[in-house]
Amino acid sequence: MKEDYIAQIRSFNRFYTMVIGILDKNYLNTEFSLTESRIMYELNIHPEGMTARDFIELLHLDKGYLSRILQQFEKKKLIEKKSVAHDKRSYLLYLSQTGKQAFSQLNENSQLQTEELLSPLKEKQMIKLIEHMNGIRQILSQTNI
Amino acid sequence: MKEDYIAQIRSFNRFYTMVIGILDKNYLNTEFSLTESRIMYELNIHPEGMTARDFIELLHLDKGYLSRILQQFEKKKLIEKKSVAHDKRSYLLYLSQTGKQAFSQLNENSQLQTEELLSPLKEKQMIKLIEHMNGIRQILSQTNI
DNA sequence: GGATTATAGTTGACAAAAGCAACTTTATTT
DNA sequence: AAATAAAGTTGCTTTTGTCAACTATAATCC
Repeated sequence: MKEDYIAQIRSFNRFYTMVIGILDKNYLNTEFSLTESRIMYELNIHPEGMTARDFIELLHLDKGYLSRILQQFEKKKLIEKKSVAHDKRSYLLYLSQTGKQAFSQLNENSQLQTEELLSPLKEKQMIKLIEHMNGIRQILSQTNI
Repeated sequence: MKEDYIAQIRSFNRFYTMVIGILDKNYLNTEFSLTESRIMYELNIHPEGMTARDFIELLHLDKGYLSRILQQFEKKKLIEKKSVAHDKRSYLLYLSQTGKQAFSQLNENSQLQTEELLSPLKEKQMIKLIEHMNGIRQILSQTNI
């Protein structure tokens, strides 16, 4: 029955919500919230610059909320603004040197923490885990998610 | 390299955070928050009753926060309290008839919404998806997650 | 068995995270 | 040129979550 499949998938979602929750716990001790970290992450992988709009669409953020986060980032000199050529309303945002450093620190911590939690796994299991993850991504890519 | 595996796993986590986020969006239109829904869910699968402490451990909630949520639930007559035999400090909590009904509604909506998002998938893909999910659960069960 | 310590849950005060709507400025459409 | 739309900001509010102090009961330990 289709409902059973869905129920199982929802069960996995509940389970994985907890997994992600545990992995995210350590953000609580850092200077960045989860959302701020995601913004930093996106800035890092987009060295060509991003606009506020890009973030709003990518991370589904409220524009007022985002605006304030970016203001903070600016105050802390984590980002740099560059006005867009033909549109004076928006800016391209980049990580500054300080920002790159901060992100790198953040990223490393998160990497280490994940590594530690997964340390009981043998290499073979880790490879299997990643295969499953890629399988899920591939299947879900056919939906509207 | 181990770091590469970890990086891939973290990448999946970011991806799946979005998936869960999309699936959870519809809670915004209901009378229950995500946390409240999780509490209702747990109450539903534990007809033998649960104490506040159980929730705190299971869902990692602050006890003050939980206390207030449960007060609300009581006011709405969604739950019933029964004092524990040999401990006057705690209560066993159950869904009331009203609560069961409310949960059932909630559950059905969530089921339908998930079903809709996954509707492009053929049965075979859904089975494969669930296999991957079970694979992940099984592997992660060997860690401290 | 009485003092001490621990646990369950409540309450008050507060902070962080997020959402909403009105607004300004610049672009686009008609 | 006027009307409409879009990008981002600001003020205000709500929701969500945290922390510490407190009450009442239970468990532990001389």
